[in-house]
Amino acid sequence: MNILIDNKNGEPIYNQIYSQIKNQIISGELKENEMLPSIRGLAKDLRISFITTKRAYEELEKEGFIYTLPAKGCYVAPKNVELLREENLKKIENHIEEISKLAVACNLNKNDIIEMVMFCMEDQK
Amino acid sequence: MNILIDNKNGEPIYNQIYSQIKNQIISGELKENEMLPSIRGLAKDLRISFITTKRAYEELEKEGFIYTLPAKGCYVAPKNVELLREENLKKIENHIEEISKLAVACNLNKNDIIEMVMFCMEDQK
DNA sequence: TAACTGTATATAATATAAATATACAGTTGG
DNA sequence: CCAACTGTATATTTATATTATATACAGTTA
Repeated sequence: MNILIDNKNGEPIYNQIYSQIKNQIISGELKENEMLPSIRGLAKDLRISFITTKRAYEELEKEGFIYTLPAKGCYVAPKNVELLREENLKKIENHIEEISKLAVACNLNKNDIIEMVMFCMEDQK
Repeated sequence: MNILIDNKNGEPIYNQIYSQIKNQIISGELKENEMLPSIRGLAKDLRISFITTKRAYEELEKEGFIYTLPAKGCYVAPKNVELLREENLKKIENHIEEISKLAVACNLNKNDIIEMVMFCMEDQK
């Protein structure tokens, strides 16, 4: 497990831990059901309070990336692709909702928006 | 000029003032180049510090809704439609950018997104 | 039972946001 | 000119939210 903390960049420590672990899970570097370092062990390594590592793990659990067995440890959750997908779809819909409002405000119609999407997403197939 | 402050709803006072004036400008209730109440006069009416009204006016000026002549007063800005439009376009592009990232994450392609846009904006022409 | 897991609650330190007072400087009309 | 009005700039207070922490607790395991 490879976590680097940068105290200077202003990003909260718990968040640095959260996103680095998250990325390792998404990239597959951490496998499903693999045990994560204990919150205390990791905290000791990083020389921070274990409350901070706990907070990072809490976020990860809330987002569904890990699961916890009290008194045993924390593990990488099996990828719930469908869940992740639905969350993303919801986010996308919210963005479209916002775009919709903005479009009305500056008199753009559906086609204008679609053209913008085509243009902005040019690099994607 | 009609401004109502609700101390209970948690929204900052300066923001309540900001959005009420903004709405009156957008709706046309306040005409171009019309003089706004002085920050001190309004503050007195509302029984708050004029620093708070000043802050609201500052926001309005930053957004381009009003302009200020120091020692004279604050006035409703001529509607810069083009400016507003460009700001909105930028916001829309940012949303599309976000959508683009999400789309990659859940394996949606450009066409999927366009279909979603079509669907979500159904009610607009 | 010692040494490890995670949990829960309370607390301290810091940063940010919100509202303010006070002193300042330009404009205007009598 | 000057009194009474405009907006400006700086420093300060207050409240709230965020970040990080210590300490005491409870379950698991070899």
